[in-house]
Amino acid sequence: MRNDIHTNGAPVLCISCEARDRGVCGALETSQLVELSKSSSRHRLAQGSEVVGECETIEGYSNVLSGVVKLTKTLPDGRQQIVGLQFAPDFLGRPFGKESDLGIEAATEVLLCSFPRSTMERLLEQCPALEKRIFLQTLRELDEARQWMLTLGRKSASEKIATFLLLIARNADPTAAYQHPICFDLPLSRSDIADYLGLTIETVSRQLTKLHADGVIDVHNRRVVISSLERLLSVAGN
Amino acid sequence: MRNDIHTNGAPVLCISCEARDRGVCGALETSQLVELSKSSSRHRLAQGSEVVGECETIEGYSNVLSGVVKLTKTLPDGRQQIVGLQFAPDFLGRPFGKESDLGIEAATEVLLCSFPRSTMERLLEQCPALEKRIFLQTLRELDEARQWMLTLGRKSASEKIATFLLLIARNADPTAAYQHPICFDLPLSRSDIADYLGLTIETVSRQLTKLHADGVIDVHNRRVVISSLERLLSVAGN
DNA sequence: CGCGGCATTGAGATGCGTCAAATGCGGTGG
DNA sequence: CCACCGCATTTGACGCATCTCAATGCCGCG
Repeated sequence: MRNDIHTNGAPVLCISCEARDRGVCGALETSQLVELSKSSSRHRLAQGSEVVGECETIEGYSNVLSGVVKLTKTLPDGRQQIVGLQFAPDFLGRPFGKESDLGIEAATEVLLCSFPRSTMERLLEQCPALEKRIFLQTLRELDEARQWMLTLGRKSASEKIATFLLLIARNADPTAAYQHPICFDLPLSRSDIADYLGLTIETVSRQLTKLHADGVIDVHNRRVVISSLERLLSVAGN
Repeated sequence: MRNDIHTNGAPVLCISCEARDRGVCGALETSQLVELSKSSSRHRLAQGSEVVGECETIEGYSNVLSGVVKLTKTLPDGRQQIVGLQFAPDFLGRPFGKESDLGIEAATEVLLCSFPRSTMERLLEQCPALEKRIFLQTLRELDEARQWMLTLGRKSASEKIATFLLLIARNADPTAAYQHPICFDLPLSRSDIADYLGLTIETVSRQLTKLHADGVIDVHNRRVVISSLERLLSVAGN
């Protein structure tokens, strides 16, 4: 492992890694980072591939380096709901064992940095700051889940779509947030969007064309251009 | 503060407190429990009273000793969604500052055991086991939120009602779970139930009478008797 | 060129919301 | 004790948003 004076000896792969400052790895000392990186490995997942099946024990922990991961719940008859989206540099994997009944799947092509369970757990014991980082992410996920419950339970289809577009716009490229008009690619298929919003694909499609007809957005396949952010905000209803 | 040899010197008020073994106080040493109890105070809240307004900084932390607390989200136009229910001995209050945009309200009469923010934060630093307890509760709340997202997004009105009744039945009196027929009082008004399920009060009422007509439950005001647990489970759809 | 997957569009059905009225129940005061 | 009131709940009639089912369009790939 190369030790570069300018990066305080951080592993090369970690030097430019987003997870190192904004993600959980930011909580680690350089020496701990070196240790973790020794047993970490990068994986590229194809769109649609399953990270871990429902109810299975997760084989390890990961950072999302790029792409979007969806967390799903499914009823016995097949109806599905996406209960969370993870973007880079989110942390994936549940501490203290006992994975909940979740499907974890790549919504786009995804790049992961994974660690074995044992290494992570050893570090967790050594390093309270790491546990706190993960705790903070969990609190954020709880906030997001509850915010989405409001959307699922109380918003109309058009409000849901607008809310979703704004969510993606914010995550797609925060630096581009002040470009006008804002444009980005949807990381989800119509079917995934429907599963996220508790709608059908037909309703999703119709609402998108309606927003287009009203001059609020442009849509072509997955490409979205927000023509009027102001009006999109007002449709979203908050 | 009385020190009783049979309880290892735990404060009298804590001796029979549910939060001491099942709640977060279970993580504390006796000496810490004594310290915490010195600055703790019990409050009785009337039904409908607000614990802390949306966006306000919570003035402290609490354990729910009895009753049900609802966590709510509200849209600018007044539409409301209940995003969580807290039963005894759940912990109330968000560590690490920055309360999320939540309304916290007593759904029934509620008994709280509250601590000032400063005491709690000092203990949190001293006692990693306490932080871990709260972390574990947060993980549980996240699971519950996501489970409820599936209910909100993908279940029909009758499935929602059945799911809700089973949820309350499990929380009302776990020891009574094997009595047949199971009976309990709903801790929520029709309006609260509607806000929890993302429905209107009329739909809630109609679905309850339909379940009654189908011989699955008996309802009179808030009293519920589950005549056929098996059928209720099958209506809930999971 | 033709096939398969994804998305759009249309027509019809329906579950749930809306609005309005009736019912029941507890509390208060005469 | 009873009459009255206010509030929560139930019930009914109707409309509409969304779902369902089906057809069509679009595009990449063999």
